[in-house]
Amino acid sequence: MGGHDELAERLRARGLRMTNQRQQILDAVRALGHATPEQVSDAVPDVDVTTVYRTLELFEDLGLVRHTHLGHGAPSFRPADDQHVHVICHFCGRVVDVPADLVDALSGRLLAERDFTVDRSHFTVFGRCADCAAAGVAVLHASSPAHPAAHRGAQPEQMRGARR
Amino acid sequence: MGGHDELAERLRARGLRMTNQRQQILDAVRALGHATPEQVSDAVPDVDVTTVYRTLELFEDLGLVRHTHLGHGAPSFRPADDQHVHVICHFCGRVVDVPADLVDALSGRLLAERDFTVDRSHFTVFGRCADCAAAGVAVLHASSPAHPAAHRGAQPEQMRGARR
DNA sequence: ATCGATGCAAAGTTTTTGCAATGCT
DNA sequence: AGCATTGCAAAAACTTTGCATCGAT
Repeated sequence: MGGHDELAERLRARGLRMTNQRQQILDAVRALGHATPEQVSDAVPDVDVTTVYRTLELFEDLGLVRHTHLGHGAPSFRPADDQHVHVICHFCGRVVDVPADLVDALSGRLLAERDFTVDRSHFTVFGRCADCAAAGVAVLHASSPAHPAAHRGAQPEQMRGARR
Repeated sequence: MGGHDELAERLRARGLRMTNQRQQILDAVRALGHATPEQVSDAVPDVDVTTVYRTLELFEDLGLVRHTHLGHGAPSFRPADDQHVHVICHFCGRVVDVPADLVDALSGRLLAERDFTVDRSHFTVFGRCADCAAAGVAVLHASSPAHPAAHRGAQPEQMRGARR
């Protein structure tokens, strides 16, 4: 997939420099598949968080990584060549990767009807996975929410302060 | 659409209270269609931001509003009965509402193939609109990005500090 | 009179910016 | 040596929490 020093090449082509930190960050994103800046930072303890932010942004400019919003607010970065669509369960937070051609039909319709070109690499679908459905988690569109607070505990979107 | 004091009802059913602020915030979300906490707050100057955050969360519990992530980090809230799918242009930031049945095909496939129930109300599609395509904004998957910095200026995802 | 809701102030998180020191090329 | 890159510190932006006061029921 990604060449050894494809990174070095792309950087030099722009008059930029190859560094240890950059290699580590790119490796981390590739190893993690998709990760928030914080997760990347955790994976690369020797590199300052600031550098992680700056580098992820740079990589996006270089076309090496792309980011998506996987619920909550934290953007999630992943290798640009990852041709998956993310399918996320609101309830258990599981992220499933589905082949990108899943969106081709929808993509075609939007292009035909609205002249809109869908960016497949920035695509996320939310919903409820089989397990959570089986577990009988509250239905999303309940007209009279039974245990609105109940399912909140399992909602990854709400896990803001649950880090350290 | 939404009944006059449907709000009061839902609140009382939970032992909660009807207030002026709550009515204003709900009205604002409905008027705006979709808005970030900040935008809601701007629309309701007499109400403290804290109350806006707390109330939006409450409304989501009550099933009155839903939120989605429209790029960047700020969540966007909108009436729960809004049956639209958001289609967003990365380049100009325009948000187009498309009938929710757009996702039915995709939704059906995920259900059949993965046993996954898509939440249509929490659905966002990113890409490039006709205008930006015509304007010749850099292509997303360019292998050798020509003006990577150029399109950044127009990218709403990057407009973090451009508020006041 | 209760007990929930609000506003204000303060703290917590996440992300950005400035600048001197460091290290590719 | 020259200039991009890094780390550290500080600032900025966004969201949450604590608490006394206010207000709906």
